[in-house]
Amino acid sequence: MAKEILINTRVTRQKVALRQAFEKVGRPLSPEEVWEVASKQVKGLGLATVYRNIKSLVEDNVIVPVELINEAPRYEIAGKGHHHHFRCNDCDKVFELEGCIHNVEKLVPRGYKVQVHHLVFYGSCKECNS
Amino acid sequence: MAKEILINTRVTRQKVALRQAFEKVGRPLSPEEVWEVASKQVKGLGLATVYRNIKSLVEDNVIVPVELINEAPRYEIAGKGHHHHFRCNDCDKVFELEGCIHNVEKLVPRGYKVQVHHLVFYGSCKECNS
DNA sequence: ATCTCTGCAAATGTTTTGCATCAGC
DNA sequence: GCTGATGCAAAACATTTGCAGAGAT
Repeated sequence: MAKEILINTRVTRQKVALRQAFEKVGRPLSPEEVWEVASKQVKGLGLATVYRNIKSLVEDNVIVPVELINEAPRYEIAGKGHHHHFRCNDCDKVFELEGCIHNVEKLVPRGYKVQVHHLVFYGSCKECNS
Repeated sequence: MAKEILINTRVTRQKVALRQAFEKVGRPLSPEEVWEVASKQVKGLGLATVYRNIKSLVEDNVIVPVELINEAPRYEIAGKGHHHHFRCNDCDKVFELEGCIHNVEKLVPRGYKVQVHHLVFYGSCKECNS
């Protein structure tokens, strides 16, 4: 059953500031990182509020968690279409890759229902490599 | 001698039990999960010991961390060859998938040197799905 | 006997929650 | 004015660390 009930949500300064922080910086940010950025706009912004709004923004699909291993969680603005990432082990930058592979889901046995998949490459980027 | 500094390590019941737990269960386990399994063999096993030994087993390349997004880490026995994972969003268990796709690396632009890649599927497993 | 490893408890770091108050609608 | 959202502090978790004593060699 999909939820049909409309839940009232309010547009608050802090939520706006957080969204803008993600948009402005343009790279995946940890909760504490957005907090620092958004705090410049909203004085006295509470960390708890950041966590609450991150959760809410993820549910609303405004931001998405980034698929990095064994690192503090990071989020980025959603709506960029299906894509994956390349992470440089030398300079620690994360790059977006376009497109995806056909038939990836063939790896999954019968009976398992796939909702999403994530693919990350780790290695050396163009600059660090040369 | 390759090793200049010889570090004494002892074969303890708890370390053996932990390794056997990973081998026996055969799917990625969180620290708490291994702890539950290994505790049956070693009564009174401390969680701190589990963490310490996980770290040591990772260094010895006996187990490897599994690539999950923004979650508590899980580990599995190393040396199984290249494979990927399926994570059930209902029961939170992680399963191993066999094989990989050809040409995955075609997604990566020229100039980038790939060392490894990780692919995870999220969805509903056979049991939760039926 | 030596010295590492263990279990416990306390410490740390991160995320969540309870509650009185503030502020969007 | 309702009532959801906020800020603060405390709570809840997950992981690490200090220490005295147990156990592997």
